[in-house]
Amino acid sequence: MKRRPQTKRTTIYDLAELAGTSASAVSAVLNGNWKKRRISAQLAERITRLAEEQGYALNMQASVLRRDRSKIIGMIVPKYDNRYFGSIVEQFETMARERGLFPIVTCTRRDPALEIEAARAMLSYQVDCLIATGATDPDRIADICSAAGVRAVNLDLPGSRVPSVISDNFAGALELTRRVLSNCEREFGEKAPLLFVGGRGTDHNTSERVRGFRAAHAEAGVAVDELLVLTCGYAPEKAENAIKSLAAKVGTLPRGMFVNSTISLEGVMRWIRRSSHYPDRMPHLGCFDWDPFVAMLGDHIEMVRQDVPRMLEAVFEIIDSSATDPKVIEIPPIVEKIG
Amino acid sequence: MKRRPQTKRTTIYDLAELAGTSASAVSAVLNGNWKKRRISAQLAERITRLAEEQGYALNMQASVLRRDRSKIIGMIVPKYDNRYFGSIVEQFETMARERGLFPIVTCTRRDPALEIEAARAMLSYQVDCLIATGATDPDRIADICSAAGVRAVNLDLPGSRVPSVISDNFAGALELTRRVLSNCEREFGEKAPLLFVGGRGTDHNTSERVRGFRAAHAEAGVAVDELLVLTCGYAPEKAENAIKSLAAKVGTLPRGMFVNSTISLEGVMRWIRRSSHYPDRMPHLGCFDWDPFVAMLGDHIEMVRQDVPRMLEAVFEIIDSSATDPKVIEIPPIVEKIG
DNA sequence: CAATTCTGCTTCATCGATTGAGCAAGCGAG
DNA sequence: CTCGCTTGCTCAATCGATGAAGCAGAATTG
Repeated sequence: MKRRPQTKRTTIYDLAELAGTSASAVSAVLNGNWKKRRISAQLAERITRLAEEQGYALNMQASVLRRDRSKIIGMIVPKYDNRYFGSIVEQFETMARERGLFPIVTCTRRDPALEIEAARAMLSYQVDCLIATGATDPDRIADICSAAGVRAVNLDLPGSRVPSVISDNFAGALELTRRVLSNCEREFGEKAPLLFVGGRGTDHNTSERVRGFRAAHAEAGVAVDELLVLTCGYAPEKAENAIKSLAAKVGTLPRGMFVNSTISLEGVMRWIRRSSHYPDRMPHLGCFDWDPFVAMLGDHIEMVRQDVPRMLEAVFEIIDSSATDPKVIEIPPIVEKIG
Repeated sequence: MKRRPQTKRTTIYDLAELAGTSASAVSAVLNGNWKKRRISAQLAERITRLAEEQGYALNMQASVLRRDRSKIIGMIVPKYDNRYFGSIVEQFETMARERGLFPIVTCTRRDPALEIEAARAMLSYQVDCLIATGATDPDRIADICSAAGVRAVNLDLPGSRVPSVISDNFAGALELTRRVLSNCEREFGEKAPLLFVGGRGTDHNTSERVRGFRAAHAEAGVAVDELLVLTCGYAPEKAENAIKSLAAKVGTLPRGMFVNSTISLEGVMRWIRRSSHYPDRMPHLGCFDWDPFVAMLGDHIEMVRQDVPRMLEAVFEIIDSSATDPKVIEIPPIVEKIG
């Protein structure tokens, strides 16, 4: 096993030799505590200049191995195919860097096995803290982290072992459903139950949104038709198939829908355009998620936008304060359009 | 500075003590080359079982420090706010994992300084290879990598120092422009020059797309109006402002546009809907990029979808074959709708 | 039966950075 | 001139994993 032949990397020992000093002086200078270590400003400057000239780059592996904290912060995220998770990741990286942490993010494609594997990999890389975003089994991840003495936080979907930051799904869904119900009533002159499409029936967010959906119906004095709650998964094909087979079964679909994510909306829209179920007028839609192009699709769509900046502020507040109690923080989402 | 108090992590030394053997035996067993190191199957099994029971996790920092290859592969990416980069990252992670590599991805928000900082950070983490996606200065990154003896590959935007994989922007733009020109001619009965909006005039992709745009005009015998080539940057606001001030200047805008990315399209669409420039009929649009909801916006939009799977196959082919010559591989994009 | 080979381990140096402990020179006080 | 303090460094152990080299004891060979 040979070293990379091309260019052996410059180490603090090389710099020490060049500067005619010791490696420990170099180390002290390069990580800024040379005052504490009583290195003269002269030597400090010489070493700094040399490091610059030689293009020295710290070997994090060696540094992390020696220190107690790695300053690496991990995040796992289900998908990169929508604005919500995309902005979570961007915001996360920005805020991590502001705190002098190195963010590493990985996408698990909603695959439970990959989620666990990814969490283990992050622990191997000695992350100080792991954020599980939209995880299918947050508690499993929390357990793995806790066994390694690593802090964990849940985002988007809550768990019961560590703190969680999620949207106020009930309130968001309540308001969204209200608007779609009233849009339908305004246009079609009658109160009628809506269709709910998308999401996993077992996940907390979906069940809270269904609860909001029901509450808005109750408020309006409209009975929810249980056949019309399709928690079929998030994927576009699943939403499309669910709605297709429902249409085959019941004949006529409602003039209003609650769609649980832009991803599911993709399938719903596809079906609406392919089938000739709504030849005259588009149904009124409410989408629990936000996308700029969906907003342009027409006036018949209302959206709820999750407040990503506030959610991540809450996440970092937990991290900064070292809170570990498994409380759930709910951030109100933003209802985009004015009905 | 104290160690994490809670749970000190299990190391190979702990396992060695528990198994009554040496750390090197444990190491040999756990990384699978115990046959080569002549460890008995019996001991191997005992160690494996113990590791399982104790929830042992390899310390990658220590392991990487000792080995010559880190098996970490880095990628920098400009943004997570569109399907193109999102699918690049997902595909990259999947393919990296298939090869037993650990992917680390970071987003630089089109900030040149952050790009360099991110590249340096990745080198500190001893990546074996760095993929610079849509970098503003790929050659700078390649130089930094080369100084550290690390391989680099450019994706989406080409450089001159290391291999690059990009879309065939000229061909894609040519075909897209042809379609929009012919859509306009069909509807409005006259050949007229289109508007080009979005992208940086200095980047290779944009200039190739402008070249394709011009070639299609030439082919159709239509003169390109130089005032109508707005390479104003990618951001929605920039596209919106550019088009707004152009409208103020020239009065009437063309009935067809070539929009250079979905991100710029966001601004263009916003302007179209806010201004009353096209009260009767929407202009025909061609977008060099793909998004499912844009596709639903109407028949007046044509899209070119970059072939992400083939692009990443090409990237990994370069990596697997250790090619280093700075050739540019152009992957034909897919023209989505049939005009 | 001695010489050699094979088996199944252990020992120890090493990767690069960090940090507590320690050492020598200089300087001021007594 | 000596004692003690400060200044400005160096030394060496350490983090955890890896693998070349080496070393007993058993098995095989001539």
